Amino acid sequence: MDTATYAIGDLARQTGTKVELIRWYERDGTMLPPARTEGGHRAYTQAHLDRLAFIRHARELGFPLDDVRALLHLSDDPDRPCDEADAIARQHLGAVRSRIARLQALEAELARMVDACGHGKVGACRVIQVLADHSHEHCIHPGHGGTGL
Amino acid sequence: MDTATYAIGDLARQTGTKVELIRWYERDGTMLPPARTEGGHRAYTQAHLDRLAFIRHARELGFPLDDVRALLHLSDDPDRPCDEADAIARQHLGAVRSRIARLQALEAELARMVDACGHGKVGACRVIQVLADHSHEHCIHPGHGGTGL
DNA sequence: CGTAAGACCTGTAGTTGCTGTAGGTGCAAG
DNA sequence: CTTGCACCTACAGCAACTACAGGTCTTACG
Repeated sequence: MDTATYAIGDLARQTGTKVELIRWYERDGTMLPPARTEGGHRAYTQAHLDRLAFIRHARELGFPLDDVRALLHLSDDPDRPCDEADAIARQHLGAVRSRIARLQALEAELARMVDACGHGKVGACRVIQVLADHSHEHCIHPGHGGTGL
Repeated sequence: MDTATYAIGDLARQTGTKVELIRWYERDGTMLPPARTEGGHRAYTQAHLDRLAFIRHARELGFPLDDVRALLHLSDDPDRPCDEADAIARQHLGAVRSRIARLQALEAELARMVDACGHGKVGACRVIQVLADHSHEHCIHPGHGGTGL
């Protein structure tokens, strides 16, 4: 039988999530509210555990919670075509790839900066100079800041 | 003569920063409070403009504000050895490199997920299955979440 | 010189995804 | 039956902004 229930701490242990985070997901609508014991403690089922595992895995993969909720909603209805899930994943892949590209440009700039440091005084330090350099001739232009992740 | 002063909007335009962000940096202690006009408007000098450019550049490079403040503090004293600045930059470079590595692992996982999607029903969708997969056999373990950037 | 647009002011609340606290109650093992 | 941990609610705070609301100052035009 799997009518067993889990306390919030069990879910936390099994998914590597903090207890407060699980409660926060519930307030947030990402986790469904479980039944309660007489004393008011949350009593989760296997379905809750699965849902939380799904959420945490998607979050580890960098999906924003909005996307996670959309994916959860899709997965609740197994007969729907999965194009939407695919689209979300594809879009996320695109965001990850552009993030990598920008970080690599940044890595090059930082590496150049660190290489050029002559370990003398701050007044002659390339690290400080590059940061102070207003002209940005050598600089990447990372767009407007951050699409996800 | 460069006794000219700048209004907050001038700084915003010249550095591509939003006006509220400049005020926020001031409340925050990252920007120094400028003189005021009789009517109470902020009157910035060239030094303020330079400082803001420094801040924005460092932020674009992904340095957390704490690091930016440390770097600003160092750059205020040009006779100090620049090892500290170098250390901050090096540490940041390390963080960027580990971030890239993790994103590349993630990219591979996402690409695999998307490739495996058969465009059928959600019930058979690899995207959903991989996310629901609790076992994480194939999964990266990104440590505890995110050092900077 | 008057007025109206628009830039500026302060203060506060919201964003995302959590984390941590205070102050109290339930539950289970010894 | 007690002790101590797990649990409860509610709220405050983190980074680093962004976005109001509701008012005041400056400036340019007529």
